[in-house]
Amino acid sequence: MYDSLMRPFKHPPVSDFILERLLYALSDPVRLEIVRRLAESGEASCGELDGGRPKSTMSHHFRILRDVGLVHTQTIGTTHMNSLRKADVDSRFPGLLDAIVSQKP
Amino acid sequence: MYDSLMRPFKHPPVSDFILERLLYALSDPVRLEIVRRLAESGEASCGELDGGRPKSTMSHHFRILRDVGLVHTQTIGTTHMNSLRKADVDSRFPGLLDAIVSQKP
DNA sequence: CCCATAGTTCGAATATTATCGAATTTTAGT
DNA sequence: ACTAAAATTCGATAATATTCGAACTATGGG
Repeated sequence: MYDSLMRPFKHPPVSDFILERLLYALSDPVRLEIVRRLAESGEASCGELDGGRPKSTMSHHFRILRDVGLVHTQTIGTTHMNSLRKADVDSRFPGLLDAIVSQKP
Repeated sequence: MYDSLMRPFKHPPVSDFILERLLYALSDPVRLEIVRRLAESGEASCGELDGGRPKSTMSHHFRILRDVGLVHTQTIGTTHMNSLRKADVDSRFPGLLDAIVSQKP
């Protein structure tokens, strides 16, 4: 009764991570930007990362990032705090995240 | 009059490579498998890499891989020989290809 | 209790993609 | 020339995604 209240989001276990799905999630410019921002800032709410885009659009992208295992979301008050599951991704796919996020535009 | 006959394919210059588009190209299981096979075998014809799939389907996937700059195709006789543009990809996105291709399933 | 805030969910329109058969092209061999 | 081989292009279909407004949910503050 703690989890269901504090974490209404499904976060897949590391063993369920699928490389192709991570790559797909990162192939969208909006989502890649989200991941980049999270990589440098540590964590951020949904609202901090929309670039003027509608909330429903952002919610959609965050869900995809969560579903593939890239992002962890926790509810804090009325805001949803997002962070990169870097250690998890690194353990399953060593070096992948850095190799992608560190690339220059 | 050499290029147009021997290379009917458009291969984008390195400066046109776009990270998101590479990731997208690699997010398809069929295409990722193609790239993996090319990475280890060096080069292969289209026919060698279909897994019983129709040629038109494979042709579609090869075109996407070419369009984003991952694969180079040259005509040799009646066959099209494909190879990874590893050096080109590495020069634009250092470490990216290895970090993806080397991941275990 | 009411209200504002933050974000999700729903629904629908639009767009993109994957797949594959059929027809076409190109090249090589006879 | 004719034919076979290899692969592309075309066309259609089915599946999936993106986007966004509108309605909804949950939380915290006054």
